[in-house]
Amino acid sequence: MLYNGRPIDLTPEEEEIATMFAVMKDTDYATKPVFVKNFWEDWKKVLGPKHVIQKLELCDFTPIFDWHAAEKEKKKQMSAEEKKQLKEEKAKAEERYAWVLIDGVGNFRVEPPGLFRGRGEHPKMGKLKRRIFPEDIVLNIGKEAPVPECPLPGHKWKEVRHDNTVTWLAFWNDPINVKEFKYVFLHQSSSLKGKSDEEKYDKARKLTSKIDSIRESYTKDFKEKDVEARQIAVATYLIDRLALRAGNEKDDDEADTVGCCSLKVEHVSLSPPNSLEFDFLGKDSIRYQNSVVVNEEVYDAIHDFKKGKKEGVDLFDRLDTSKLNAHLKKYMQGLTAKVFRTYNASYTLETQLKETLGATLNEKTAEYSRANKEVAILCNHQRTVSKGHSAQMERLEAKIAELKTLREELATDLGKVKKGKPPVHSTAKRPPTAEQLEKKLAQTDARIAKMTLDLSVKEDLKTVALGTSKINYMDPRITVAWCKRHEIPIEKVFNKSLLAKFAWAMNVEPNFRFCEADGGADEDP
DNA sequence: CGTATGGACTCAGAAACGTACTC
DNA sequence: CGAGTACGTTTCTGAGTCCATAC
Repeated sequence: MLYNGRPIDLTPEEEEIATMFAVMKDTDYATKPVFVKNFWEDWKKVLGPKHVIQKLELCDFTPIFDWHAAEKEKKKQMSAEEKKQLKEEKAKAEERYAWVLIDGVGNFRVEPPGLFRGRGEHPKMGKLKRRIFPEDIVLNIGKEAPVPECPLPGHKWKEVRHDNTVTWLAFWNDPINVKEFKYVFLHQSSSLKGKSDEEKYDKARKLTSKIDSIRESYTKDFKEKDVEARQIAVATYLIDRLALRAGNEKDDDEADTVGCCSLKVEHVSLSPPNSLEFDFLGKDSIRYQNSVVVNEEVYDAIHDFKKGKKEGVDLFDRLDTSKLNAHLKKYMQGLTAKVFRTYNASYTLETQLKETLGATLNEKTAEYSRANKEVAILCNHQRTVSKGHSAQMERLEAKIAELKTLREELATDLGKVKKGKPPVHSTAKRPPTAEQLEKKLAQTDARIAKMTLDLSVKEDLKTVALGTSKINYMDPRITVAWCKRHEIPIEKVFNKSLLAKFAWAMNVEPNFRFCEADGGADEDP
């Protein structure tokens, strides 16, 4: 790289960190002052006080950036076979780390060093995430099991534990937040993971038989004189009807985001006569923006909770997640705020999914996506619009316009031919018959219809992420049963990973109903 | 009892990667 | 048939939830 216009030599360690920064030149992070400041502070520590480099502004990282771009290009230019071989070699070398006795391991690689990339306006963005060594790693293995050999010669594990009350296989302290841990867990397809997944959905399903009385109960409490009880009632309402998250307290060194209990007064505004306008940053700094017509008592309660409070003050000042969850436990064993999200997501999927007998396979899978979309909207699962979205839309529109012109030409020609006149638009030596033209016309109509539908679906889903709800919120048994009833191959809706993750749900009866809480619902709390 | 902290797990979107489709 | 692209899948790791325990 260049410093003050002149080439400069760095030690490998210094250069490694410079490279982390250099490659981010064209990203959003590079333009954020906090990111640049945090990076510079950490890099400076490595450079030391007497280093030639004293000012970040005088650094020119372009040579490193160009080198990296060239490396990337080289990799891209490799033939398919070379790539495949490289991948196989890597997989072979790693295979011994990817399994434990009973199942596969999810994340068996340690996180490599890099610059921390928080979501949203994270105060720690740009900080150096240091390299992890065996000395950082705590292993959890059977008492009699041989201790895995440390792969780095001359190093040793931090600790070896034998704790069979937890599922983690190893952990290390997160270098950015040393009080937090990074765990190595079993793979999603593991039967252990499947078991707890099934329990999660069973618990949510159990809500079916309780939900009416819970709603009745909190509705009654909207009028409570006791402020805490009233806040609990309104918060439960929001969590239930809007699928809000619980909203734990957050530290100042984290991104400023909220959930239900941590909503500030400015996040909800009143819009007469009875609408609430929500606007806040939730998990991952995803914006939640919604206008909801609520019942009068909720409207009045929010009005009261806001009264006399300045910006930045908690809307639910008498509440936190533990109080709320403690209250929910009175309704049902194990009931917490997040159970409502699972319940309402699964409920929505089941009620949205129409019994589309007689439809084509494509129509059926489209119906599934439509229901999936409703769930994603409920849970506010968003994605950023892809870079080329508008260009892609324009291309599709142009294509449709082209087909429409063709359609008109075919229609005129058909008219001519039917009257025994020569076609105007056909350039073929032998003029097409009326029959041929009719067939082509029908084909063109079908293509126009399909493309128009594709276009609207694409536009519709440009900011909606369907995957998260499918993986985490919708009881897979609803999907499996629906597919069985409609003779849809399950592979049409679940990919390989989901098939493995939901193995426990595959032999459900076709008449399974999430909302008919027969299975286990009557257990006493 | 309430509150703070530690700990372990689920949930989250972006980026990287692979593949099928289109022209 | 080859290149370019669009789209689905996998990987990555950050960001939540919630429980247990200590004071």
